[in-house]
Amino acid sequence: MFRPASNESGFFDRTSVEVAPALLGARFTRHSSLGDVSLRITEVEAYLGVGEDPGSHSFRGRTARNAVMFGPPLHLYTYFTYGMHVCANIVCSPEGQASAVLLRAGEIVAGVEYARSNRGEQVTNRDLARGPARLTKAMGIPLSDDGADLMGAVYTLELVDQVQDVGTSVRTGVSGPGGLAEYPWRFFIPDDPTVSPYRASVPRRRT
DNA sequence: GCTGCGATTGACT
DNA sequence: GTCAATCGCAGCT
Repeated sequence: MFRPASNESGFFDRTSVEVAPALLGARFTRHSSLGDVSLRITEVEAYLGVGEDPGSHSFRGRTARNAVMFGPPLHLYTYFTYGMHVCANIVCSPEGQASAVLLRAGEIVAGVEYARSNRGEQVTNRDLARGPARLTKAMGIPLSDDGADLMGAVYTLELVDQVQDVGTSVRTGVSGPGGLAEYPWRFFIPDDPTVSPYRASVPRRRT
């Protein structure tokens, strides 16, 4: 059952839309000095590359921020948003192409106490990593881990418990011209309580 | 150099 | 259901 992710088979050379559903059920672990934290992935979203996906950070080409997306697969891409939140992605596609899978939600299956110390003592197990920014906070993933190796000393990914029944829907929180919300690139485990509640993208009001 | 806004969350009505 | 917080990036002047 233990199957550490590697790219020997070229599995991660495929696009994020192909890889994303296969990551559901996988175990993603961060090894820290305070102990390991493991996540069972229950919800992801796929983002494609230059000129392919108007909702992707890489749509307009390579920049300092998204450089890691253009690098080799099986690396971590982190970014900072809304002035306060960190989100984490798994880079896919061969080097030079930019596609990534956003980790939207999961269930903390090891290191629950560590996760709770990051999120707050009142937070229920179900809510610890229910949402992309909650997930990174629970696991203690810092923005500075952008580009980290997912087969390395700090992060590991194990393709275990892969699910057969995959739910799909339009992506959350993505807005803009051209009907971005129509891309059905959100994948989740149906009826799993840790899947984040769907919120349609709402244009922000001015003050 | 300046400005608008985002792959969100938590607090509040 | 509504809304503020908060800051780096990208696009424009």
